[in-house]
Amino acid sequence: MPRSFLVKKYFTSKKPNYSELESQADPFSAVPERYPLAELPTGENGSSAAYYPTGLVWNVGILPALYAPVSPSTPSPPGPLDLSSQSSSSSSSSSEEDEGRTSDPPSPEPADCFQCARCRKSYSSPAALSRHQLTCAGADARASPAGRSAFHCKHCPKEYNSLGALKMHIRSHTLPCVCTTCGKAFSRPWLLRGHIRTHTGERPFSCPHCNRAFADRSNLRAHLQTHSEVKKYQCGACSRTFSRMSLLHKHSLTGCSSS
DNA sequence: CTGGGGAAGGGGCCC
DNA sequence: AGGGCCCCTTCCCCA
Repeated sequence: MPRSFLVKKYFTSKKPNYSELESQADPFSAVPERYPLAELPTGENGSSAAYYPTGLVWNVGILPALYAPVSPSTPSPPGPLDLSSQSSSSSSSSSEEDEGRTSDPPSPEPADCFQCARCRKSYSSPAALSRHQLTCAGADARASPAGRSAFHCKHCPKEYNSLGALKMHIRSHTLPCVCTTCGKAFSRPWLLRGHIRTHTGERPFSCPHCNRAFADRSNLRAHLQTHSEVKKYQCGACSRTFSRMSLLHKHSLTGCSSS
């Protein structure tokens, strides 16, 4: 029986187990297996109106077939899709709940004509393309003359193609943003701000359907799926749909008798 | 056991 | 270059 989402304890007694978090702070110890992203179809459907289409679900079972030919450099079909292309093209997520503040491209028509030679992503301006190319490893990894990333993290084995990307990553080691209330440290200021909401109880993101409020936009987005009759993530084996990919994942591992 | 919420991590893009 | 924000994803916990 689904838990009612109408009842909410806004100031629950539940406390974050930070000691536990600290214990799993090693960013390299747990690299969970990635699952096929329930991603929007690329291309024509960039409209934000398609965010919660009642008839549209993400049948991850067909994703390998859909995406496999795209990149010859991605041999394992169910492997992680290119998150960069995902983010740049995922205007899907722009939505009824985000108050128009998303970074959706203004037009569903792909007017971008500046294409990255490495990964084939398109951009609307040369500047945008240049910025992308700073970090793009692309299919052939031409970022450095040796064909490898040029900037290595001294704290871990990760490599980056730009100093900026490396600096960004290093913040995850140095954790310069510290909560003055509890002392927990974060890599980004906005992560800290989100954390501070756990202290203040601020919930700026409200569900238009049930008035439930969330401190995190992504959590609201996940919540909105619960209002949808047809969930976003579909099991390729039994066609059952789920509101979260993690639930689909769980279902695939344990619950689906068809797989 | 399952669905859902809370919290957090991290890469990418825009300004 | 750096900050801010976006999005996706994951893990944990609870009902």
